[in-house]
Amino acid sequence: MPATGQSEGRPARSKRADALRNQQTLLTAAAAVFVTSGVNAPIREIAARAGVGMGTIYRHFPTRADLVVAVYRHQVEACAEAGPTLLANADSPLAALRQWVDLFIDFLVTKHGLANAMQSDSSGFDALHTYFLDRLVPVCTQLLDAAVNAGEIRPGMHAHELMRGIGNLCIGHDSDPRYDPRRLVELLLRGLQRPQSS
Amino acid sequence: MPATGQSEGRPARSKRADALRNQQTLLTAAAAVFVTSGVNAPIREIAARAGVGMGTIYRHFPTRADLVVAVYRHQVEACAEAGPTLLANADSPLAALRQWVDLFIDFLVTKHGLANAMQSDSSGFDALHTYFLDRLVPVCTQLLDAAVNAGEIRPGMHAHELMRGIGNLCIGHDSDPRYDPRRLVELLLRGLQRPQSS
DNA sequence: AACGATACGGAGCAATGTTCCGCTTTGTCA
DNA sequence: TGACAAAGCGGAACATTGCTCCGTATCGTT
Repeated sequence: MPATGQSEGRPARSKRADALRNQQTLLTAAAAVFVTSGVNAPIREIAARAGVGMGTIYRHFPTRADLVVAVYRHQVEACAEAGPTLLANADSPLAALRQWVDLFIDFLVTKHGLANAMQSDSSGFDALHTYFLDRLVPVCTQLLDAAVNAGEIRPGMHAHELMRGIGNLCIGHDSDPRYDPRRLVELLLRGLQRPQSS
Repeated sequence: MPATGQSEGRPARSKRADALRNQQTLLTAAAAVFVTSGVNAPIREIAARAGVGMGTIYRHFPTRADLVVAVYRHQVEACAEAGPTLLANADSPLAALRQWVDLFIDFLVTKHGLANAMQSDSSGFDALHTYFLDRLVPVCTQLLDAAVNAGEIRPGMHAHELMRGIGNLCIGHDSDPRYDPRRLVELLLRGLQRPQSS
């Protein structure tokens, strides 16, 4: 047996348009549901949110882990792409940074859930984590630099450090309903601001 | 309101004998089931194994986490107490160490499961983890020292290091049925052995 | 022995996971 | 364009599991 299947140059007749659409819809819907109900949200709920049947989900993502991983990658991508856009449209670099961090926090919910969904397959998880850093650190750096150059925040904070800090603040997100990571992150950012000239 | 309830010096009429018995039975049964089916084993299964009804489990341990934590402490205790006993009864210190490590691995299944069951409450988990180290490192050290003194293994290995290594080998235990941590740990121990005088 | 407190068991209900198959949509080819 | 096969969809139906509730059994005390 030479090589593995799937080769055979054949285009394999690319997927149908509706299937592709559904896949996107599902990723978005799942991401949203994960934020509100955690990564263990009932499949039914995700299906309802996406407006599709459960069978559809199972066809695209046979396993919950599959779905979570897919959402994860999707989110990393979205987060990465959002950076420049926010920077271009926001009132100020700091405002852009704030908005980006907000997206980032949503994303962390998935990320942390992923760690559980993948409990054990640590090698696979590490791979995703590397991808995550490679992709997002530059974006975050760019936002930070812009804010520094605009004189809005003090220099010296590294993106990696900031992201790590935010990530840690978001641990334990669903154990205590009174624990609100966003509030704490807000404090963090405020602490980063350069003292206003009164 | 002075202090919190529960005080009132009263013995509060200690638990009934059968309740105590059942609690022990449950801890043992749950530990066994955790090893074979993981910490997410159906409550029914544990109840059946223990020969009690599900209601009994829920009365003693309202939450799955409660049960896992209880088993965890129970296991730490058992592991700690087993050390000296094994040392006294085994053919050689190294044999004792082997047997102890075997118990330890069983225990790790619970421990790793616990980390998930407690996902989020990291402070509570840290407390248990400290307890775990405080209690077991001395025992492991004693076993190691004995084997070193008997000339069976080479010196220089710290208990903490060994336990950590074994712990890491046991990660990913249930992702791949072909992955057998015990086999790898066995290799580790073999590597620790002092080369036999041929 | 009698009685109140405590604990037990497991049927039953609700929530969720997963499968399966008839129906719909899509893409292709004449 | 019309027809047809393949691909995909939806959601009912079944399977599994969590959790509660209450009649019954057991225990400890008087």
